[in-house]
Amino acid sequence: MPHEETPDRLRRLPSWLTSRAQMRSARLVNERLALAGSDRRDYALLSALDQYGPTSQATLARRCNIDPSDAVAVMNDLEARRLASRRRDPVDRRRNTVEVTPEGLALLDRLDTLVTEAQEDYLAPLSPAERERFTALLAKVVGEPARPASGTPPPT
Amino acid sequence: MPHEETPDRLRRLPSWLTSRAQMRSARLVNERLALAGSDRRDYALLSALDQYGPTSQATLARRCNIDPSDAVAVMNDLEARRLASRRRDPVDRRRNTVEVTPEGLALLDRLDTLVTEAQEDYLAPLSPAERERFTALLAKVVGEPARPASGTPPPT
DNA sequence: CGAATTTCAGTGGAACTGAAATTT
DNA sequence: CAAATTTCAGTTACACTGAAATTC
Repeated sequence: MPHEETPDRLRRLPSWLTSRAQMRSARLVNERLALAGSDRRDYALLSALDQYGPTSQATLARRCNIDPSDAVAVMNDLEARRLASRRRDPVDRRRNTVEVTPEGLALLDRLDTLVTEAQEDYLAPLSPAERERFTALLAKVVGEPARPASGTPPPT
Repeated sequence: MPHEETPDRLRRLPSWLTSRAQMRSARLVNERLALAGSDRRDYALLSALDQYGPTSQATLARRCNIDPSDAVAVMNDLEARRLASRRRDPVDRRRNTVEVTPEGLALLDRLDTLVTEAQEDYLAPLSPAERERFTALLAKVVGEPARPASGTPPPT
């Protein structure tokens, strides 16, 4: 018997299942990203830098839902690995303007592949249609607009 | 602007969304359970004890997906609060037979209510039909059989 | 013997808190 | 002055590892 029976109370409890799902997906993603010496926060920060260009560290953290205090350490690491650079913003000298380097972009490409593979593993139990549906429902639960909003912002 | 824009790479990434969902649900559940001086692991253990009756600590931990080492501390706490009792199993003296007390059952009732309320909050963005679908998909992703297995009885 | 159980001691990633220094 | 930014120091919740002692 490989598995013990999960109590009924937990087996159908959304928050419990979400927690299990998170452990599973985090493990799969981390394992993959570790192959490139990176982790989920590296990926998030590089993604934001790639998409939006040079940004202050605080906005960067806000976009990636990382605590600004934690962003410091992640950025220290990215900078030490020459994947991003920081310089004082001359117009507002409280800010660090953060920029991704070519090496950072190259790594991001690699991480994209690894992350995609991890999603495959993660969603393996689901059919393609179910994956779509699952992702959409997750987005709705966490309040991410499912479709890129072009016109009107989603109602609060 | 209340929110910063999430990078596209993350906005539709199942593992990312799952992580966000988990943080949200864990926060909601913990806040509620804290009102009764408890947490998610207390709830899990009490649930298992209620459903399956006296069990060894190891099986208990396995059922709740808690590390056996961690179960020690949780059980110490439950026992100190008179919510469960431990005694050496006479037939296999390696084992602790764990049993829930009447106080434990009473608390479990209370926690049921709190947990249910937290699920309401958690799933508030979804319609009833979507909640069903979401829960079913989560269960499938983490490999929990959606329907209760009728065939083999649970081992001790 | 090997394997399971309980326990303890410690590690590690990650979210978070509080506060200081700087600048706007 | 109030607010924002960066940084550091510390805490907490939680999964996990390693190892010891006991027992089967």
